[in-house]
Amino acid sequence: MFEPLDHAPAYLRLSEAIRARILGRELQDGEALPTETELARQFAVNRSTVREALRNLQSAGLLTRRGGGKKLYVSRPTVAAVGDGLREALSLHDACFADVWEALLAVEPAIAGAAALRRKAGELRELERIARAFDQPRLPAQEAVALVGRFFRAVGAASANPVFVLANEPLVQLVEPGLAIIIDRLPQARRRIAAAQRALIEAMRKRDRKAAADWMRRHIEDFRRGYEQAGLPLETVVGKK
Amino acid sequence: MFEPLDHAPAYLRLSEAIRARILGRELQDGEALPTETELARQFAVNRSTVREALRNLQSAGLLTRRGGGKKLYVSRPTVAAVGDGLREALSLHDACFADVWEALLAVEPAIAGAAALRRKAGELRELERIARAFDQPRLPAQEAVALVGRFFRAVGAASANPVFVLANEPLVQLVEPGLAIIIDRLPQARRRIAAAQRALIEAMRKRDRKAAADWMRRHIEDFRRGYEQAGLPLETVVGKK
DNA sequence: TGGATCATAATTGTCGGACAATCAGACAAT
DNA sequence: ATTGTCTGATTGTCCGACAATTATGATCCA
Repeated sequence: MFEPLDHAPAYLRLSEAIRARILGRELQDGEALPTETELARQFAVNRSTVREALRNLQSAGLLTRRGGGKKLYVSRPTVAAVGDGLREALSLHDACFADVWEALLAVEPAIAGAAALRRKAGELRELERIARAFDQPRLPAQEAVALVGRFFRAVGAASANPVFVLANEPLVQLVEPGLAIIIDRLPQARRRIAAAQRALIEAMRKRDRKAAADWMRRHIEDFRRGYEQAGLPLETVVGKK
Repeated sequence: MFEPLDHAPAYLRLSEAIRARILGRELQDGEALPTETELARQFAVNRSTVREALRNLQSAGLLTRRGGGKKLYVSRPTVAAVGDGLREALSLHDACFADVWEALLAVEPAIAGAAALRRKAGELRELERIARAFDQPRLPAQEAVALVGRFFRAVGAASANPVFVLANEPLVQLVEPGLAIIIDRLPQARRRIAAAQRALIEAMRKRDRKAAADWMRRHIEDFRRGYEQAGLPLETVVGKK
């Protein structure tokens, strides 16, 4: 019958006010925020209250500090930060490897297809560099995993679609630990990954959307087989640290 | 020779400490946090510092207050909260309708397919309820849009995959404003949506993965056509408020 | 003029204490 | 069983303070 009254504390209303200005582009990316004292004056609240509001926006990635400086700058949330948050959320929601894999299978071929259509010459070269680095003999497992991650991220970047880039990040993050185990335990894993990377690069060179998507699908399916062959259960909850 | 000292401010180290305990499941979902004064005592910092740390975790959705109460409880980030953050991030990264649509086309058919395989009887009935409500004559546009959103979310829930549920949310959020305009301007829009919903429900009833995915793909493609026919540019940056 | 150096002012991080509002729980009254 | 009242605990907000660090502007040197 009645709605609850608006009891939002000042620090929340304050952070919402600033958030709205950022989202409304009134505060541009890169712009410096006034000092805490000045904000306290303008909003007519105490500096402690301002600081609580700022912490709020800071953890959302809307405000950042630049290299040791004092000033806060308006910023867009970085892909890595958003990815971290998503990874946390998925982990707490008990997403298991099978869940992540199902999403990978849906998303990555589409990303690869889009990248094949829109990749620029430099992005293709970057992929080739990563693939070459991966194909070195006696590469430590840890570096190999990192390179696979970089490869996926580079494909994401080449898709030129911010939605794909952002969706890509947590999936890659979540998959890396499992990948590390696979690369350790399965001798043929590296060869297969290298082959998939070569095929993907070739498809993207020819701007062949379908081939890129197909190879990526095979790559992802391969990954699942590797996961099973390495003796890892598909129900492993991901993202635990 | 020497590593830089850890100069992270206390409120950050504090929130990281609590965050780690939550992610490590030492603090269980639903558990109540000690009072601010008690935290200040345990960590040997001032209460103001504690409060800044708490704001940090609160905005990440790892701590929430329960209906007007004072105590903070450990919680997993809600789907809606994560979706909000993603929507903000995408908006600030200038994601346009075409970008979102491309992601929808990749993800939604997969979600529908998974839902067809795993949906429970109750979830199917929920979908039928939503579809029936949508198919009413003279339904206000706003409610119609909300029902479409509910339909997509219900399909996501039926997929029983937390990754899909989380990925679904921001996409639905971002698409709703455009949908509102389409439903307003195109007389045939409602009929086509209703038909797609019926077909999807039928496919899910028969647990026909392929049919569900196909119908969803057509549904999404239809949506893009509607967007263009309604005279909206595909380059519209989404999520602005 | 341009650049390096340095003193000074401004700003952040943290602290301590204070107080009103209000929430939870116990208890009494209807 | 609901309503009213009391008490203590807790949060939201304020004030003032100070050390450490950074930004700013003046000064000096080439």
